[in-house]
Amino acid sequence: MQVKQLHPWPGSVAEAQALQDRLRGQVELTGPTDFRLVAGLDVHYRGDELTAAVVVLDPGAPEPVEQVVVEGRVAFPYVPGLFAFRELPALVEALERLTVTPDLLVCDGYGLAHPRGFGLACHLGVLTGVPALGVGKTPFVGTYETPGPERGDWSPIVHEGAVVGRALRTRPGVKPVYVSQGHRISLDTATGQTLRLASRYRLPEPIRHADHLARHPA
DNA sequence: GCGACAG
DNA sequence: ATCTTGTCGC
Repeated sequence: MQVKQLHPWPGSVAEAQALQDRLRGQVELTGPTDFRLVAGLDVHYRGDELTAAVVVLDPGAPEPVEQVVVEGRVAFPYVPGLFAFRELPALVEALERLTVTPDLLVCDGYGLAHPRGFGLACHLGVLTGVPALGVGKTPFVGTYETPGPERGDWSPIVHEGAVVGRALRTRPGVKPVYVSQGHRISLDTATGQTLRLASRYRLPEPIRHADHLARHPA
């Protein structure tokens, strides 16, 4: 698929933050409500080396539509809030190698629920123009009440007075996941898709597939 | 000022 | 993220 050219690479924390502040203005918080091809993205680390995996699913179909694995190196030190810069080059390359264009990107991490409102899911969404959402496994920014115990129960994540995401229970009695908008998607739709894609396990199927592929490359 | 902080 | 065993439960 076509991906916008990767911007000049930031050489410092300040440059990376400035880039996020600039790109944040391009995020759109509304978009389609139905999606056919859904891509899951994840990265596996081994020291400074990494493996990025993208798996495209057609929910309901027994087999993935397409899978891509890219080997690379960590592209930025780990700084909370700048996490995206570590794996962006490898993920972008993997997306470029796809022969199909997904209708939705399901990212492992956060989107709007981020210190500057521009997490990995926003970044990938803006670079591709494709609707994107982020699913985090642990809390990051903001405060929230523990959601009810049933699948589908959720509570808003509030950061600096604004709702930036939701703590969502995808499995009864299992700790929630943290959903936020990436690009071209509403919070209701992001929540609905996360729930739809995580019917059997806590995490959405596309992310589970990508995680497995990144750990055990074919 | 100090601690906490997606993966 | 990663270093790491067994164990409880569906």
